[in-house]
Amino acid sequence: MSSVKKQLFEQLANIAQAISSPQRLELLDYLAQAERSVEELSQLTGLSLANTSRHLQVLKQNALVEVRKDGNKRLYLLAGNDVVNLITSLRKTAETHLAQVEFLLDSYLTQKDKLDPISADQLMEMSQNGEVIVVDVRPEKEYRQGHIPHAINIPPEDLDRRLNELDNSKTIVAYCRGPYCLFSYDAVEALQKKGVTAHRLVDGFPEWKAAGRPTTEKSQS
Amino acid sequence: MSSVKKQLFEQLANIAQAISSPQRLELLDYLAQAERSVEELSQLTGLSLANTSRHLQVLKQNALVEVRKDGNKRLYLLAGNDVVNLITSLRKTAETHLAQVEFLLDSYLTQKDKLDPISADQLMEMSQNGEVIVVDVRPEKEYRQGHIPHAINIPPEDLDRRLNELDNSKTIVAYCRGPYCLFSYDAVEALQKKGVTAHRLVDGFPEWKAAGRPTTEKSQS
DNA sequence: TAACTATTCAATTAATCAATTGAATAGTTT
DNA sequence: AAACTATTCAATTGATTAATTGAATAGTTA
Repeated sequence: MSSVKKQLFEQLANIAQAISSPQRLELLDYLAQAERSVEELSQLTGLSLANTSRHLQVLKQNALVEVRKDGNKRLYLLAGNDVVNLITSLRKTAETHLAQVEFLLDSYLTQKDKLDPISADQLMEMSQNGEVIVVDVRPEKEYRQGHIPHAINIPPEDLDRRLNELDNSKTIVAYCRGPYCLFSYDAVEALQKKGVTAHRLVDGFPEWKAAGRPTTEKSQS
Repeated sequence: MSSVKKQLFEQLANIAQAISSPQRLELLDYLAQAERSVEELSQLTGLSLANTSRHLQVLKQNALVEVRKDGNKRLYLLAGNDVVNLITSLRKTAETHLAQVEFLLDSYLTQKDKLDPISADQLMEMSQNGEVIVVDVRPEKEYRQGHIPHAINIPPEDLDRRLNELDNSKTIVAYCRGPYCLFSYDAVEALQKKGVTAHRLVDGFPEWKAAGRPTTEKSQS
């Protein structure tokens, strides 16, 4: 193989190496929802500060994340939506071929995946018809940094209290961080128990955004 | 993070680890075109037989390739089109963010990328109008195992001799193994020098196929 | 059955990766 | 300027990966 082609494969291998660590995948998952500081990421993941910083350097050197300064804080963010697409491809390959993944998903989402999830295309159509209430069940910080237009934010810790506020005559669609996030499952299950027509969106917000669909940072009020 | 989610990330990380080696990426590139034996792959890549086998075990354990027996030969093949999509995502991320990749591509494809490449969608449309001749410039073995319907096979070693055979009144589109493959560049350049309207397809055959577009194994005659 | 072809496995060595600990750096606050 | 907050870096240790070499395994052929 030509020297140049070999070097191109080495570059691709470097990126794959950067995401070959479960810890770095988790960091990317959190950064897909919102930009965050090293300290915050350390707390979310349970990694030491030094180790969190080390992993972020690896991601930065391979151009998967960028960093901006805010006072003495460094805020990390994804380098682009293509990084979301890369992780999505990785997840789809794992789900398609690895029995262990299927097994884990079955134990993780017991009975839950049978909640009539709807696709992003379906939601786009329903939204245009005005027949749906969209609920973002991620933490408020993530909601504020970007969400589906007109979505209402009900963070996980407020689920029990605030689901009663919703207009029961409309169909409700809840979405979350991504396919492995349980918050939207919990919300839909609770709503269905109250007799409300509710569904969960298949994708998380990052996948919705990476597909070029409309997003906003405007508050709902 | 919950134990199950952590295990899911570990599984994704295992797949990323499997493609974090330039040698395994090269093996996957060859397997994207056609199923091949260990011996053939060893010759194509220059790796020792034992090392080739070792790398294939890693790919197989992470469900990126499958193997079938043909006499005493083991023929390896890609596990699915999603593997092609994964490598495509990897390549796009690298091309988008890594300056080194841009630099390598510039030196590798000097002046060549300015050959008015056309997209798969454009080719689909032109094919339906019957106004185009499609040329597959991969080796015959790869052509035989799958190609775009009606495509003519002109392997790299026959380019100089057989380009004269083509109907000069039609537009010619050449495609190859993928974006890093030079054969289609060479073909288009040679044809344009003869005054023929020729383009190269942006994607390689594996990307075309992975997108669900029509393919066949039928010979052209 | 022996010889051959094709491939995998095990042991070894060298290189690389991951986490910890302590030191160093940089911006902000008092 | 000192103290504080936030973050990165270097050295060290242990674990993992990659390639080679030789042995072992499996199917086919004579």
